[in-house]
Amino acid sequence: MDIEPDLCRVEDALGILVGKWKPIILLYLLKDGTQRFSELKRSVPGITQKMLTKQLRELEEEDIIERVVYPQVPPKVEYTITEYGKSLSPILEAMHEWGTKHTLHKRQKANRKIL
Amino acid sequence: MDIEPDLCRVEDALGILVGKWKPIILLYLLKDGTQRFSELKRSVPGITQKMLTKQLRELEEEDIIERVVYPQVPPKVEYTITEYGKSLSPILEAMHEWGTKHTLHKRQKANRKIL
DNA sequence: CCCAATAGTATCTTTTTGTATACTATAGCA
DNA sequence: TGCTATAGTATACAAAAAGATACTATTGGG
Repeated sequence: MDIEPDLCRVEDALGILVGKWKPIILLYLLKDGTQRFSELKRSVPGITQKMLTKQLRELEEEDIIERVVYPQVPPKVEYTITEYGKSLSPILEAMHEWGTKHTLHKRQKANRKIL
Repeated sequence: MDIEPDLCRVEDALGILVGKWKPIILLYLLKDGTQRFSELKRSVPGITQKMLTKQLRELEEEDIIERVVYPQVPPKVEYTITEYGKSLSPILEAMHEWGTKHTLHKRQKANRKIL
């Protein structure tokens, strides 16, 4: 490790992943490719329209995803992860891997308390 | 990428890094080793005692850092990153690297707007 | 006796996030 | 004519995170 804390850019990456639902949204876009608004909404159960809209707008703002509007009625809007956005996937994967281990770690800790 | 969104553990890792100051605190502990409370406070300018305490407690709770109290007056408390905590450093590094590129990306985008 | 130093707590306020619910426009269809 | 579908907005509210500020205990030193 040789990150100078003063010059640290971790927060810049963190800021993009933080926000309820953002990782899940990205994973669906990475896994299933282009998705409509309504498809995402169905994929992420419990999310409200407002939240989905907000998270998508923020990801779009950072060029992580692309939004394409089809001028038709009823409306059709598609979201696709950009090439740039795909560069986040090693981070997502590393976090997922670590998170999996951590879940185990916590479970073992909880068991030790019981015994 | 092959993370099943439903089984996603990204949030578990994310939750540990999220919290204002946490990445910086970790970087200082990784860089300078064991640190006293007051040293950390001096290292992280702008942080309040309450925030520093809170972040440290949360990191301790997850076994990322260890807290050692010396029973003396004035008090002395040392914080050290655990071996387990060190396993986060690849993630920190990946984020820092991505964040550095992203900062550049945003700068270039801003410049395009001006020209 | 009084002060500085350390590692905190305790309160209160502000800001940021997230939730719930209702509302909109309009083409196609029965 | 009224209903459905889609991708949102608008508004109000609740909860969580962060910030500002004041307070505490104790002891060695002057």
